[in-house]
Amino acid sequence: MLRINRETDYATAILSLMAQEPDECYSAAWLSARRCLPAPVVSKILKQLVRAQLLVSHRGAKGGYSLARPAEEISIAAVINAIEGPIALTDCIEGGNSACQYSAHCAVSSNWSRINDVFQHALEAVSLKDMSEPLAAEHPGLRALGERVRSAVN
Amino acid sequence: MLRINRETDYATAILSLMAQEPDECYSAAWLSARRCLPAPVVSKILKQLVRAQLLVSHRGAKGGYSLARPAEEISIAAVINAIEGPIALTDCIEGGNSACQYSAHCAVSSNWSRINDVFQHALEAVSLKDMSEPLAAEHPGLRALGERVRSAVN
DNA sequence: CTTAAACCGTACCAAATTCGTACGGTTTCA
DNA sequence: TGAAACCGTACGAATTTGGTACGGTTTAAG
Ligand code: FES
Ligand code: FES
Repeated sequence: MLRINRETDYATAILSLMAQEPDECYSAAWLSARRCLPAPVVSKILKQLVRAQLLVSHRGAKGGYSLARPAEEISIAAVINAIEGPIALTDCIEGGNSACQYSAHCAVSSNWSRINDVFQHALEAVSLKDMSEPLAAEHPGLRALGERVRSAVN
Repeated sequence: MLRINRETDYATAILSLMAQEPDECYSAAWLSARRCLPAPVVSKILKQLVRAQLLVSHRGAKGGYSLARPAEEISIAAVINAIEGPIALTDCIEGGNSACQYSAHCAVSSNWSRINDVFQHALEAVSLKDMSEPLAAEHPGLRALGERVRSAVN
């Protein structure tokens, strides 16, 4: 299915909400209520984002979380990294130099690795700000996409 | 981690081997030995690929599997589809019109959906042939991907 | 016509991962 | 001093993944 995990999806949803008023300080409880997500889950996610330095936390009463940087400077790739670790389509990519036991018989890993790189760069190019802006439904760039891919190949 | 599952990786490895002599008929046992993969697993994968009409099977003694189409006409997207079902980065994308319960409060799902489409098209642009050629020169379908994701989202 | 090589299909199991919960602690403001 | 908020670890149920088992069917060769 090639999917990101659910917490990552939640994380982007929460962050995109925070991006609308970037200087506000949001409590976990408020975010949870606003997004209709279970409070403990929201807390857990927020803590992970703090550890990854995408958010800063303010302790004590009237505390909460706020963005560590402007929304334009937080990429979706960074969010994925924070929640689920480095982007690695295959086991062998993650292994790094400790090559997989089959690498001697495997012609494809370098090609997967390349696809992986492209995905990574693509996700780095999408910021939280892009993500939080509620799309213009008829977007001209998207319509021509199919053809552009096709013609790029031959 | 954003990963494809292991069987899909195996599948591409097996298929790329078959693509080198496309008209040959390969037995599951031979492929398993050649790739150093457990035989039952290879069988299981091959059967899934037959069901998805990427391979044809020949029963009986001297039977085996061969590519249903030229390697140029089998995309990596098709392989992923065969093994793990449709490409769907998030739950909500898979759900289709039966929208997720949070969709009313969720600003990001349409943006994920758009990224999903771009990935899908990109993977459709990479053929088994590309994949089986070790260290293919810059693949044009991939090169421009980053830009495309970017322009699809804003 | 018999045998063996090969595919077919279902069902099962163990291990890993995911998703979410629980709970006791710490910091800060009012 | 107390309430509001964050902090951290640890746990557990449910699902998914990766792989096995086994009995059946088809076909070529001898
Ligand atoms: S399976 Fe590890 S290198 Fe391809
Ligand atoms: S979480 Fe379902 S629409 Fe975003």
